[in-house]
Amino acid sequence: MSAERVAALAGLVADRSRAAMCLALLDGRAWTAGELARAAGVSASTASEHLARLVSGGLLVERRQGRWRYLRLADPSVAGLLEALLAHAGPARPTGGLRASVASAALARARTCYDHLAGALGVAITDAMIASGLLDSGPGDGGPTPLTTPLTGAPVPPTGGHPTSPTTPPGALVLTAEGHAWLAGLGAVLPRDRPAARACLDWTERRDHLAGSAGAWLCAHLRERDWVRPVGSGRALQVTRTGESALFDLFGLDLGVIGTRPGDPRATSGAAGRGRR
DNA sequence: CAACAAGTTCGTCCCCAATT
DNA sequence: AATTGGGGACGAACTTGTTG
Repeated sequence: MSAERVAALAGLVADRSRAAMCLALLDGRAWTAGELARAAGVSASTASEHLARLVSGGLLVERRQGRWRYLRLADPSVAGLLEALLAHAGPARPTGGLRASVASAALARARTCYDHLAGALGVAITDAMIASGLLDSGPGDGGPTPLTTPLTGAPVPPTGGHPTSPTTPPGALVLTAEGHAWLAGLGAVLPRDRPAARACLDWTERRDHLAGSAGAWLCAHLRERDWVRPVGSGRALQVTRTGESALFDLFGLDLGVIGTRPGDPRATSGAAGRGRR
């Protein structure tokens, strides 16, 4: 019975401690049980019980190494599920003062979502790739609609002006032949056992960003080249100076306007799709 | 081999919602 | 209002692995 499976799955993340552990694992790294216990603010014994349920429920996988038990998200689709839940949960209200507010803003600008890029940067790169014909979004939009922003109730504008294909379903992302060639030209070798492109709903931008093996490769590529760097120990990323010019050359991204909200006058000066070729 | 650290199991308590 | 049951939390005791 699929309803029972959905209820069981939802029940797994319908607990504050288990949700905190899953969100911590969104950085794509493997965490020990003790680290996850501290992240969730519970004792080791409590964490052990929660983690056993998450593993048996298929959300997490574990690997024992010596006396350590390493846990990570079972696969990228779990990360997508969590990001989608975050998107529907609405923006967090920072309660920790200025420091928490700054951290929240950094997370919204650029971050990792499991193994790919997210936040305003991830969405801007996705938009640029669609505008350049490297990605094909479905007819009309790049994500589930209609969505509204919890802050204003205003509908989220669709990913406008993108070339669309009648063969690509709404809300899907497909790497075009040109996209495959472009990535190969950058040295990418994408694995065959995973979709090259997949749409992942961004919880801060309320729009899709690129996941799948192409998204993972791009994220790794940017990090290898030191175009983006982790900020602190969390998921937030910072674009380096060389990264700024590289992203402009690759995607035509002007980082001065990334992270602005739709409707913000600063967002109208062309954040995507200008200078790639 | 003892001391230590990480993780698990078990018993117990607490809270909350449903039932009587 | 009292009872019951489920779920989550914790501490103590234990197991397993590492280190000196």
